[in-house]
Amino acid sequence: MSYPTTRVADVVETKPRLLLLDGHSLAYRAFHALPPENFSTSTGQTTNAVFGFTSMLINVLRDEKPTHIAVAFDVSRQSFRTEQYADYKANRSKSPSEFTGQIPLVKEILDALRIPYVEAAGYEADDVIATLTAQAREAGMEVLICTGDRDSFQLVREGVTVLYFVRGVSEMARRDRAAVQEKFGVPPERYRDYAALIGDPSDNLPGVPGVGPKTAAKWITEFGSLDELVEKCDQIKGKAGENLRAKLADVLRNYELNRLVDDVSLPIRPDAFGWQGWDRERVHTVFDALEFTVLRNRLYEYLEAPEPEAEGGFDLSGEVLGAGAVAGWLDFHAPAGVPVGLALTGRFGRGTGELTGFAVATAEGAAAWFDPVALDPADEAAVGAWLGDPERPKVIHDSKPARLAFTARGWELAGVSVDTALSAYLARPDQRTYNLTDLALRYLHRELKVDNPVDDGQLTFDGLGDNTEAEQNLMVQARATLDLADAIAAELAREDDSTPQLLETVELPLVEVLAAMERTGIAADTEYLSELEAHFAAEVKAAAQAAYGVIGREFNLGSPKQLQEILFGELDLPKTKKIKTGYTTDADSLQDLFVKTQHPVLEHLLRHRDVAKLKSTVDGLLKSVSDDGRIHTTFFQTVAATGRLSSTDPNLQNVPIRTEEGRRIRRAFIVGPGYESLLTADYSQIEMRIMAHLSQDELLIDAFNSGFDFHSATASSVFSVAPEEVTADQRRKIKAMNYGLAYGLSEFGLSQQLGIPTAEARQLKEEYFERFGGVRDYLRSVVGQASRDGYTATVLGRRRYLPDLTSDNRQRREMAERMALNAPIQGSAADIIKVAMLGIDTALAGSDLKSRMLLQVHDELVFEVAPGEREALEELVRTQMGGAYALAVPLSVSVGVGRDWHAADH
DNA sequence: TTTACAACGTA
DNA sequence: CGTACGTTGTAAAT
Repeated sequence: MSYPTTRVADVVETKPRLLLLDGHSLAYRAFHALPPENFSTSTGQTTNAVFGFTSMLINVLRDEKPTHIAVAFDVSRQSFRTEQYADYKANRSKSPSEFTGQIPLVKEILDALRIPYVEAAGYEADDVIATLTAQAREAGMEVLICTGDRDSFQLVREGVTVLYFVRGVSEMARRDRAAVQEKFGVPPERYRDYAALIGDPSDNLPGVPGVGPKTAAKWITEFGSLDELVEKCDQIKGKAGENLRAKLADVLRNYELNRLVDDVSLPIRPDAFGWQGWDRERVHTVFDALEFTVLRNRLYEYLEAPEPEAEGGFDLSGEVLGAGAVAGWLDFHAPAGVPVGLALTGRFGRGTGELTGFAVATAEGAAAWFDPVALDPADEAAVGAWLGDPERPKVIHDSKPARLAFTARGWELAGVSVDTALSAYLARPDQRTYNLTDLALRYLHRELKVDNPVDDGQLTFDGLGDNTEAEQNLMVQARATLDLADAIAAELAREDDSTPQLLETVELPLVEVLAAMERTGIAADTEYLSELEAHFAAEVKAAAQAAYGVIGREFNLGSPKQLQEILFGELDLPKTKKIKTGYTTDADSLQDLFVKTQHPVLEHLLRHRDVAKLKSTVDGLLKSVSDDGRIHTTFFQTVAATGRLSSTDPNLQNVPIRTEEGRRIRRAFIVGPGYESLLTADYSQIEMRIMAHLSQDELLIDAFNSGFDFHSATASSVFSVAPEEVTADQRRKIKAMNYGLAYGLSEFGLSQQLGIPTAEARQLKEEYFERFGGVRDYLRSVVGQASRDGYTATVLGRRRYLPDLTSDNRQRREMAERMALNAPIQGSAADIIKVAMLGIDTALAGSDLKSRMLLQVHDELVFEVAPGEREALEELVRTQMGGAYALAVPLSVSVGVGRDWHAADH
């Protein structure tokens, strides 16, 4: 199942690896790199320095895998250096108490991790490290020094490497001998010479004026050492030479002070630093007290060996079952209460599926493969009975395609106890894919050979026919799925119970609801679509001809590159916003350009864009109509990091609605034969209602209860006028504000959107927050909480992990902050409509109604109404949607009915 | 043939 | 310098 590999560690001798950290320097760096307001516990303790230090420590442990480890601290500011030179570090302001107060916490962390720390009165941490380094080398150890202090570079040599934090807390540079030479132009043993010339402003050690890194390195290289340079300083010409001679005393003092003492008397020797791993109990206690959820999880990840074992490791006794053998196997190996892993090959999509291979595996190690199309009647019945029995648990990776395929051949599926794709998604919703192969590697540390992926959501084929290797692979997949279920459950068990709850009561039951919607599909008027296609095609042609007419020749209107050449080259129009490939030609910019220049080609370009987009949308829909005259989209449940669904092939969640021309496309979605109409039901302002709920802002809650239009009601508060007297412009501005809040909209963005100066946007925001202070407080607290815990949570406890909240990279951090603002709101809305869908499904099943749910578009549901059921359906839908979750404000639902989707919209 | 990007549709 | 998606077409990379 896997390729034999030789691990490096087996070949290379395992020299002890000592990691030495400069506790002060790293914590101090973290203190300045991380914003303190995002790092305080609920009791008010600031934790940014401890957090950053711990984060660095975990990363280094993960990456370097030391066998020995210790941390050095300064005892106080007093050292032999301050005695020799009273101004040493005199420029440093006293460390703020927010920082010094965190040092004991750092030590608590170290205690919990069973990492010793060392300090020596009268010496700095650097000296301690130098001493330990010397001793460790004698003992034959490899040494890694982790610090933010440059003086350590003098310690670098064969077997001694400095890991230097370049910026912030996540970027680390590895400086071995070659790297020091490369970076500074001198070898490490001459680093002191070099540093003495330059001086160190942070230690208040002035260097030679006019001598920077380049000159210093040049001199040292030329003369070989500082001694030689001093001796021959008369040979140096020019201003620099003069300065050197004038500052000789300073340079020699610097050289003396920057020497790290490597014979400090210490109570402990490096061989005592062998690391045995941490104290579980204490880690929990300390990390809990500091509210370091995310760091604890990272620690556990590290403990659980992130490297794959590169060994198949699935002990299976698998058999290929022929006709007549399946029933017996299932009876024996898969009785009630025994979970069985299940893996399939086949083709899935467009609301149906076709099986080509079927494998099952048990935890005991038994596995079987059979051909689902070559079963005898007894086996056929036995498989059907097993699949349909809720008492016989099945574990499947990505169960929706399975459901589609089973239904297509007359089997029901019940008793899915785990869908590992859903479990993995809820555990970490930001993953790019949830391939079984990837997950097996991540959770089981095992390589899975899958040449027939069943889980990428695309149409997949088993191209291997009855190749036995494919059969073997499928059995291994079935077993891996079973093991994966346990591994993910173990990870989830470290959190509270909300994720298992969400899985069991929402995501897992939703699978069949979505499968049913996909199977049903929505009827399409293909004749009408064809007419539309022809219409848009003509419009595209007309717009293109008009544009060619203005420019004087033909060109590719669909090519942003050619467009740029024409607009900004030939026509020399004003430049727009820069993008990677030059200047943008997006619709906003073309519109701006048109306002500025009135150039006639721009109108034709915009028109062309519009209709070309609409044409391609219609084309796509036409291509996706199935033989039954209906369009069967595929809903993905594990794609959107916030918890929303996504829709593909075709995407029915982005059918145009904003323009009249676009809306015509919605007329193509029609009620099918045997039904009387389409009904749409959508939540009004659900995101702002969630905002009101989460923030508990009383004025916002009042706005929803006032009975007035929501945006007018909020505008009336902000502008202190009666709701009826809110002007259209006031309402427009507050509406933009209301929507923007949930996205982390900046003042710039707001000004851009409203076409007002940034200052005015800022004022608008201030006035808004003055009234809705609860909203402001809530938004602030969300980011703070998420930074500390590492994740946001929705009303149902759906988590989204955002490690970038502590990134040193501003752009990444701010992006993560906006995600943190949005995720609870968008995600709670997703929770609520999912609950509503389940409620509707159950209620419909429990009634004698024949109407059915067809589509979900984030805050809207589309139904096909059976004859005579309009009222009953509306009542049912309103009840279920309105009652899906009790917010601090009512959930308002609006309903429309019509022969097509456009007519049903309201 | 695959990949990256720009652009644009929805909530 | 607004979150979350999927699809299209072009152009470059393979």
